[in-house]
Amino acid sequence: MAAKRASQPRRSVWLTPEPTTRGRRGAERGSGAGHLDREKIIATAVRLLDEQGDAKFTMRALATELDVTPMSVYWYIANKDDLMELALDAVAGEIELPDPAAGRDWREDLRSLALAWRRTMVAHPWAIRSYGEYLNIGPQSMQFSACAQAVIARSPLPEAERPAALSAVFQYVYGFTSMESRWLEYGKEAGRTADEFLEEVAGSIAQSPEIAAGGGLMERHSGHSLGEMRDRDFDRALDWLIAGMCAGLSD
Amino acid sequence: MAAKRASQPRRSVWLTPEPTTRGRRGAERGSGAGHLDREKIIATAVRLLDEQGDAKFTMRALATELDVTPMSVYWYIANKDDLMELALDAVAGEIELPDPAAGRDWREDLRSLALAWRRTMVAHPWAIRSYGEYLNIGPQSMQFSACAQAVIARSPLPEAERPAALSAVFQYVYGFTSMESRWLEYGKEAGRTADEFLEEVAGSIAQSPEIAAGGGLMERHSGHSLGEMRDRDFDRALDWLIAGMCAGLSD
DNA sequence: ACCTGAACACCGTTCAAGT
DNA sequence: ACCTGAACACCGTTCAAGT
Repeated sequence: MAAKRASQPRRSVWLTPEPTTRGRRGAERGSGAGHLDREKIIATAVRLLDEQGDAKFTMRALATELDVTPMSVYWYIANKDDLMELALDAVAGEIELPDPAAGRDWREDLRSLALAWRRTMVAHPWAIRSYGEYLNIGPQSMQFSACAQAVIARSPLPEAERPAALSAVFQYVYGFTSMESRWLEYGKEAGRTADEFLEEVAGSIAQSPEIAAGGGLMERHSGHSLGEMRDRDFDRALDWLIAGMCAGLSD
Repeated sequence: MAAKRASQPRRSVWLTPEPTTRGRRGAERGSGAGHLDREKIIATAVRLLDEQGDAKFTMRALATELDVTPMSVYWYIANKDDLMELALDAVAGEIELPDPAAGRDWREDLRSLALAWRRTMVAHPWAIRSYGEYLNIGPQSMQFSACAQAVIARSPLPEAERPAALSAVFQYVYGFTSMESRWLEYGKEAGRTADEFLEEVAGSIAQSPEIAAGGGLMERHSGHSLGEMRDRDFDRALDWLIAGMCAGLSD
């Protein structure tokens, strides 16, 4: 992906003037099964990506699923990169946003925003990879980031610090979630649970002469599943970050 | 990449029993130019990846660069995934590790470790994408992580907390660096500096009706370049994280 | 032991043509 | 306006063959 053809650097779908004429009437025409339109294509793409992973997601497979020739899709969507951006924004719309009227503490809202983002990304592991590749400035992504900005605006942080604070939180969440998804996928590929797979890798590493069983990495489950520990670690690091950025503030 | 063929899930190179016989003598044979060996292939791969990006990096291009038929490479390396893992571990070897004998504060060493990691990844933008895909358990990567563990072991954190603390730091660094690399690459692809490109995107977004110029994202340069601000934000977030995890400790 | 040539089973996408 | 068919220019990789 990502502009094999170096001649003309690809612009984000969201920065491309809308092709107005193309595929704009699917909705009005009645959603009789056979008909193609942008939304149906995107929804199908998301479903296939979820079911089979991005490695197996091809324009040809998508067309087959839509009962159509590969090139039909191109009437509605310019190229695969655009489609990925569209699909990504679609799942961004699934992120549960906290109700601003609920009057909760901003820290709580920030944490639940982070958790909602993580949940959605883990539910669509291909999405986080795409998130790293594209600009993520579609309407749903922008709504999410507007919500995050509204939350941080309720913090006692000086206005000039807020963007950096928000970036820090979501860079962390992105990093955490990337790793988490990858382990889950590795496990799935290997036909094991993530726990089993981690255990297996740790075992192989322990035998290697390079690292003298340096401790760490593993051997820290005492009754809790890896999943529970992941959740706890996620929360803890968020607390650290938030506590750190609030240190020395009046509130 | 990543196991298109779902039949047999790929194992990491590092978990594969070494093929001992293959390509093991390049060094002894004298490094006369024409000869192929594992190390030469890896070094050339890294160079091509650096020069042209991973999108253009193909086994065929690599073979051409090595003045050889595409299939020659396969005598030494099983497949492209393995090669990527090998290349990734090679650049991991470039990360500057702090001298443990220097007697610096553990926080300082942790920060410089994070910065060194970030620098190396930004110098090889393809590497951070690979880092998200593979297991990263090669010898050089393990040496890095052993060093990080040694640093955190000098902290006053209780032993049980250390792995989580280390994870949190490097998850953040990974997230930060992913975004940073991506912006730099976007700028390069568009033939602009990262600053110009960000400016351009921000301009386009501001015009969109979706987001009512929510503020944030931009308009926060006061004499400093974006690069300087990035560096400062990176340091700040690390400080927050470290301060947060040390809060309530005796030291 | 090492390297080649030809081929296979794919990709995304262009382009001219159909209805 | 919408969809198709054939083709192009690629991929990674297998397999049998050369030296």
